[in-house]
Amino acid sequence: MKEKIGESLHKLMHNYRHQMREAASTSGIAIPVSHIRSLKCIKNIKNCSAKDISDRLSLDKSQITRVLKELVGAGYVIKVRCPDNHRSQLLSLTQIGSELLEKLMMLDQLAVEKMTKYLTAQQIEDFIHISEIMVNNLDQSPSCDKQN
Amino acid sequence: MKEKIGESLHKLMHNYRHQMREAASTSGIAIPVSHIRSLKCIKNIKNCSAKDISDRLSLDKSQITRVLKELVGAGYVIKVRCPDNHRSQLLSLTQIGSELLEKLMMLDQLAVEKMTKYLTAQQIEDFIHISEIMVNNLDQSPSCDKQN
DNA sequence: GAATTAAGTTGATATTGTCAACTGAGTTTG
DNA sequence: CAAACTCAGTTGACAATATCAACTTAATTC
Repeated sequence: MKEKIGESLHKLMHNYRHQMREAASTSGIAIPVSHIRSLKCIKNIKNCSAKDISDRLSLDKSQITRVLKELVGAGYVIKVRCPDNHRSQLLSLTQIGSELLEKLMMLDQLAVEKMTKYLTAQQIEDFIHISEIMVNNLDQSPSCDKQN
Repeated sequence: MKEKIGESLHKLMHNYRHQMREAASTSGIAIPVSHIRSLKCIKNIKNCSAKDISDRLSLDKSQITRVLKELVGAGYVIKVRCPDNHRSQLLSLTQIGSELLEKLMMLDQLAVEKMTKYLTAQQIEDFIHISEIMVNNLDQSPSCDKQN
């Protein structure tokens, strides 16, 4: 049984991403998933920096730099120098960035609704809980590479 | 609660793939995950063709073509024309292909063991079951694009 | 003030995913 | 039978995601 878990995850992930992409594009929005995830971070994290996004999403710093460059270029996000720490920079959504994210989050919600059809609230909660346990299990890497 | 599901999945997937890649590379094996998944298909599907892999993994045909080209080039897989249908071609593992897959599956098992630490058999089973329900929920695409 | 650390940037490259056009072999059908 | 069609696979092009290393600049530590 256990050995099916890998393939189940791959397939689920593939379908979920596909659903998101499709929902966005049929709504006339063309934006990669990583951009959406970054926007959410900026909304949810107080005084969000690039580092915060990279930590939260476990993505490479360089990837975030590039995502942000596009989001700033498209006018969805602005960077301001952090007054108390000039090494980092504060990110915030612009008006149109907020509006975009609002729409995207509605689409995400629809995708999740569709995905969780036939499932009870309890099952969903359990599923997320187990996911988090597994994430933690894998996070404790034997080599100490948690400090970047 | 529900809205956390997307991020949970992304993170879990990211960590799982990372674990696999790392395990393989520390064992001196350098091979992409998609190659491993394809090898498993060839082992598990009787008279496996490229199309079968593409269906099983929900991956694009072209991606499979390229994966197979590398696997054949590396001597892990051989293609033979299907005797009763010259449109398709049968795939099978070579000796070294089987040996490689054997090692990889052991590593995968270790990754799964690590990932499922602290979880009961029941929890794992539930998790997989719920994954499959979600995959199916998303599979029934509104537009009829299931026939390729 | 030199060495170190932290945040971010840039360049290079690998892997994964998607789409469209194409070939070549089989099937259908008028 | 021959044209039209279907199916499996291939190729090209490109977008998106991931990884790594070298680098800049600002802050901290010693």
